[in-house]
Amino acid sequence: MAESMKGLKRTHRCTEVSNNNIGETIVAMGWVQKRRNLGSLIFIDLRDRSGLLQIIFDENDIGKEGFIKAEKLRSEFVIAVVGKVEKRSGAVNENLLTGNIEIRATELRILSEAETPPFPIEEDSNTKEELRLKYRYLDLRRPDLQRNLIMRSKVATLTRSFLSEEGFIEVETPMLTKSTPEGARDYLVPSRVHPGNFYALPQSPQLFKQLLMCSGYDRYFQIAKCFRDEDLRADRQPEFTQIDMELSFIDIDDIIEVNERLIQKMFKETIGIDITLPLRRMPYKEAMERFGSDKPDLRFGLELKNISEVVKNTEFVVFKSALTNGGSVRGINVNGQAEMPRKKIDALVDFAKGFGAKGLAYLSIQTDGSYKSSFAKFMTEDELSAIVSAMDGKAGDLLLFAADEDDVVFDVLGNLRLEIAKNLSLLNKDEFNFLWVTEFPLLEYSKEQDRYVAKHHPFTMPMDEDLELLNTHPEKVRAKAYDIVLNGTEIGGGSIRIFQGDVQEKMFEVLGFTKEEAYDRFGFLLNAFKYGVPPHGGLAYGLDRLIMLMAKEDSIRDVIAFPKVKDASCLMTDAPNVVEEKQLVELGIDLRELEG
RNA sequence: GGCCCAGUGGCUCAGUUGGUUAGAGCGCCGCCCUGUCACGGCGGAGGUCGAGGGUUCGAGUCCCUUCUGGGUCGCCA
Repeated sequence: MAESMKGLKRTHRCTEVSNNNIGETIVAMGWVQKRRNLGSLIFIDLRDRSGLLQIIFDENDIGKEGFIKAEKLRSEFVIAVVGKVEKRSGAVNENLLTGNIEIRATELRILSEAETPPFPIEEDSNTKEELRLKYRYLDLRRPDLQRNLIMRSKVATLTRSFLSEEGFIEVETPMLTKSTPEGARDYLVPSRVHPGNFYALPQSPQLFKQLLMCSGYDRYFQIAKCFRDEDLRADRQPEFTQIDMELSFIDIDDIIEVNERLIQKMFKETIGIDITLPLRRMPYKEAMERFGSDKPDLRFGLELKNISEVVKNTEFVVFKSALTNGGSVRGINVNGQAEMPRKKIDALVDFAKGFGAKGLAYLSIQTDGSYKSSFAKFMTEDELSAIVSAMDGKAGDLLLFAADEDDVVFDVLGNLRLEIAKNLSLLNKDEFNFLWVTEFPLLEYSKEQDRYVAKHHPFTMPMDEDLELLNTHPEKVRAKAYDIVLNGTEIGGGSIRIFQGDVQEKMFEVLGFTKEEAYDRFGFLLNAFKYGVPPHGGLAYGLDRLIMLMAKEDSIRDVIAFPKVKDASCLMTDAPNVVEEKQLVELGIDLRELEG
């Protein structure tokens, strides 16, 4: 039978009690983590979000009735304890913040009993995630998840205080808005008042924040929920949170400058990491050439090298055909891995094939200087040694090569580089390596749609020196767009926006939008731009990913209170679910097509 | 939509080439225990192996289908 807490007021959280309180009578409340019953002495570890505190029950202090009650305590019971803080007379527990003190209970109330939980409530759980997510409210009791959510709260609070000190204004933008089908799939919400019409949940506050610039708010930010109806990944949820900002009368350097200080403050004040400013910058092209990725992980080397020139006259058909088709041959030198067993190399070849490679050529340089290679027999000694020297190969190295179109070569080697780093344990989670990737291409060609699509979004400003190319070589135009990359994960991105009508029109033209189509989708923004628009630009962070890296977790699910699983459903609430016929009728929705 | 991995008591796992009554640790329940903190001791309950079908004298183990969860490719302006 649950008891009332009437007349009692919690005086401390568990780890707020310390040596300084010895001799005081305190009131603690929390969950029973652990009971150790020694017969006529019972120890309880009491848990709350702050940590653990040992309570000792002795019949001499609490009386017979109280002691009988203490014998009934089980895991996860919620209790209130009145008692005196004492220095432990037994051994000190070094693992506990409160390890040198304990509470000698004089009163116990069982506020709530509990069934035995379906999995242990403990740090470093290895319970399968399916079960944890079904009972997320229990999972969230675990100290590591509590730490993650508390860290998340701290980052959000720091962000708010920092940005408001910098003159940013927090504005909420609508959750029910207009579908603009360019990019990810929208989540749609049917309108009752307008049968057959739909709102979309925002993929980002992009257009609204630009409108706020038009309205003169100057510097805006929001910690904004965003929604994308695409398949999930370890670092992708259908609803996620951005730290979103937009600034007026600025250029790239201004945005980078204020954000670097924000990042520095976040890392210093939440996890005590010093970030040296300015952060490194690298143009997109260099990132691709050297690392095969637009979000390179710079914690390790394994850089790509282009050996197309070196092998341009080879008769080796794999290299030759890649080159005649306008592609390239590039390689990675895996230092000291010449002894990698054939099985592991084959696994890397399969891995590469998963990214579209037809194969992977390898050459290992034995300690005696001889070569073991998948392609040596197709080449002369001179060709081989030219390749080895181009790759800075020395005895003991393993050289891996991909030959194909540039896109494929970069994708294959970029991912291979990461895979090798993973296998060789080169990825240190205690290291935080930031990089701004700049000068992204403005457009990319979509074979599927047979047209150019915006790489970032259609309002991204071309680089001044490339403006002319928009007419002649749109694919060569670089954008005033930038990503902030941390340890190979894109944690944020943004751009300077187009604010001139003629440039915007040109952009729509290149994208293949007619003026009517452009106005149909983005008319409110284009109209707003007619009435005086400041130069502006912004940035948005993926808060979940950022916290994931700060917390050294492998999945954003571990930094989101109530995440969804792979098929975008929620194991705890069972959302999404079937709704009543009446609700559908009101919305004018007919599901008969789906049945049968 | 494709590919890969996993599913065995409440939890985490083991289970040999298919072979008798499916094991362990933790947890849980009961009894004992005054300084434990991975408390200890004794005793006990609890699973038919995700589901369905098939092969076989015999299936946790092999085959097919399916469900659930994870990873990934596509997708994610």
